[in-house]
Formats: sequence, structure tokens, C-alpha cells
Amino acid sequence: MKPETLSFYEKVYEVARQIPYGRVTSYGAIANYLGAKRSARLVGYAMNGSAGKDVPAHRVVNRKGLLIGKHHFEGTNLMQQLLESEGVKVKDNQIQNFEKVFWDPSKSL
DNA sequence: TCAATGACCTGCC
DNA sequence: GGGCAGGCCATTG
Repeated sequence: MKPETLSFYEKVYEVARQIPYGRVTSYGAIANYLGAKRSARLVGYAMNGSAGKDVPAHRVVNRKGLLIGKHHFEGTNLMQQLLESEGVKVKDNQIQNFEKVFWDPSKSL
């Protein structure tokens, strides 16, 4: 725990923090940017450690744009509330206009 | 050191 | 076209 070294987790946190306001991205996109699209699970796993940090995990969703990680959040619709508060339309844990709000780190960074 | 886990993704039936 | 199952890779115990 607390890998202050340049570990995969730290990279995921960094990228997650770079997510613009009102934008979302997928685990695969981050993993791909890190050069390990096969390790999409690691990104989600890293998000586990993001709890309590400045990492907007609510902006990170799966490839389908579904708020799969909401179960890990405090409440049930807290993740949805946060996204809607940022201008992202969310319907029943499903992001609307996912293609529009989708943010690709590989293209932005 | 070995083994098990996990907020996913891709491919195949 | 839709649904099911397996695999990958890094971290933690």
C-alpha cells in the first residue's frame, strides 16, 4: 500500500486527475494510454486505492459508459449525482451522449 | 515467494 | 445481433 513510487496506481491517479470538467473516460482508455490496454482491470483496481484521494473516480466508467463503480461509492446514486452536477447526462447509471462526454487521454495528452 | 483478487475488455458461440 | 465465458496484469496478504 501507499506506493509512493512511480507505480501503475500513481499513473492511473495522475491520468484520472487530468480528466477535464464535464468529461468522462473509460478504464480501457486509461490503460491504453498507460500502454497496457490488457490491464484495464488494473485501472479499476487502482481506483480502489483512489478512495480518499483527489481522484475523480466518478468520471471513470466502463467501456459501455455504465457507472459500474457506483457500487463502490458511498451511496448508490452519488456517482450519478456528481456526473449530472458536472453537466453529464446520466440515466439509470447509464451515461447519455457518452461519445460526446468521452475524453480520450491518448488524444488530449 | 506463491497464490488470490479485481470499479474490465475482447473474442467466440 | 446478443449473450456468455475466459484472460490479462499489477497489487496485496
